[in-house]
Amino acid sequence: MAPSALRETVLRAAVDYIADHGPDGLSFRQLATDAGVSHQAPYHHFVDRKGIFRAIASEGFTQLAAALRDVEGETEADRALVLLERYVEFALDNRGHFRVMFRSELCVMESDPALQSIADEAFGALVDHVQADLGPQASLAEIRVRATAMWSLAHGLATLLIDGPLEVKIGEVADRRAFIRAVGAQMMLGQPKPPEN
Amino acid sequence: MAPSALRETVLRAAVDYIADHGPDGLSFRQLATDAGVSHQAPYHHFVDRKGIFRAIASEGFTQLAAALRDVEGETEADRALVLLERYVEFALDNRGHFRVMFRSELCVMESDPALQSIADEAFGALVDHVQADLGPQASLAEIRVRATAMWSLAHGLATLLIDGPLEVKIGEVADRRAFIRAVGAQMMLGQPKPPEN
DNA sequence: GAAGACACTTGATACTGTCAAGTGTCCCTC
DNA sequence: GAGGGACACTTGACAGTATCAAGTGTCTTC
Repeated sequence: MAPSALRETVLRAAVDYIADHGPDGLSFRQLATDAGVSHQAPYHHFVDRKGIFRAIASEGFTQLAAALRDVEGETEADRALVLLERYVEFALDNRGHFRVMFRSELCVMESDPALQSIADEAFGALVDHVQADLGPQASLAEIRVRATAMWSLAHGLATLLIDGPLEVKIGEVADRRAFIRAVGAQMMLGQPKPPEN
Repeated sequence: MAPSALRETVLRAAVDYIADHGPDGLSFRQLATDAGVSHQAPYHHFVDRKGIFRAIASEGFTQLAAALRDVEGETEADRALVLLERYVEFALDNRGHFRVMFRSELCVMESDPALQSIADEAFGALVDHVQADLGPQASLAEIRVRATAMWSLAHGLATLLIDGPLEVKIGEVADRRAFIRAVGAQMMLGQPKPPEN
């Protein structure tokens, strides 16, 4: 909680590393030597190896929740599209965080109520949107299904772009933003709306 | 390629381990001692640590491609739903494989043309379906957008169920299969169709 | 029966996370 | 201003890891 220069340095370096190489090869010791401190110094700020992943996930969910707030748009579909776009762009701009956030082996949500509540807040932003759009007469099951569908679409697109073979396949797409919106429109509006290029 | 008892034993053990604990802590040495051989024996079959991940991904994409073939259904929407269902069920039934297949740090597609072509075959099954349903007058852009949307929805749902916080959230859902179909119907048909429970 | 490929074993090295104990340095209290 | 402790580290040691490099047996083939 208390800000510390070393903690911040190490955290930044770790996020950068994960964004480039993934979390697997991340070395605590290397982070330490890069920061010019002894191999145990980072350990003091993040109890163990999992601690730094917990910190990264926490930071990520906080930022994601913020990114999904205050969505504006004329129609429900517009707002849903903005939500999708924000989600995917967050993932692309914060690969280091995103790669950690949804990896249950790295950050075990169940054992960390604080992290869980932050993650819930991000999901809550989505549920709120769905609830507002479906109206008060919507059943819980309806809301749950729609929220899951939207989340799945956004999450799938994001992960396929980051870790999957999709980036290569749609590499030729000139305007990525337009492509993301087209994919969203395809599903949210139930009718094709391909990009112009 | 040539079948080997040890290779098979180690591969099975690795897949099982990854399904339970994820790929990060997978120890080649532990696999070796578990199989009752020296620490270098598995290394002989999978050139290095990445080799076993490559093998797992290859196996996984082959099985996924097979699972997505020969989809039948009355309407286009039916077939799309079956496709979604098969994708998600493959992921849930083969967590060990699925966790590896879409992790670019573990198996680098670009450097392995063989693996890439197997993965392309799986994606091809999806594209074929979209192409057949949209008809011959469909543009490449249209096909690409629709295929990406379907893939994203399926992939997002699968990964959120496996590695994400979704399993906990929809834990109360009585019939998981019905829930998956409802999520698909929500998107594919553009209208809500919540499960009965 | 020699040659060589194959499936391993054995040994060593450098790296890793983590435990345990030390060192200095600040701040607060008596 | 002396003492005590919390804090931010350092130092040293240990077990476990992937990987390199060389060995050993066994089986097949010519």
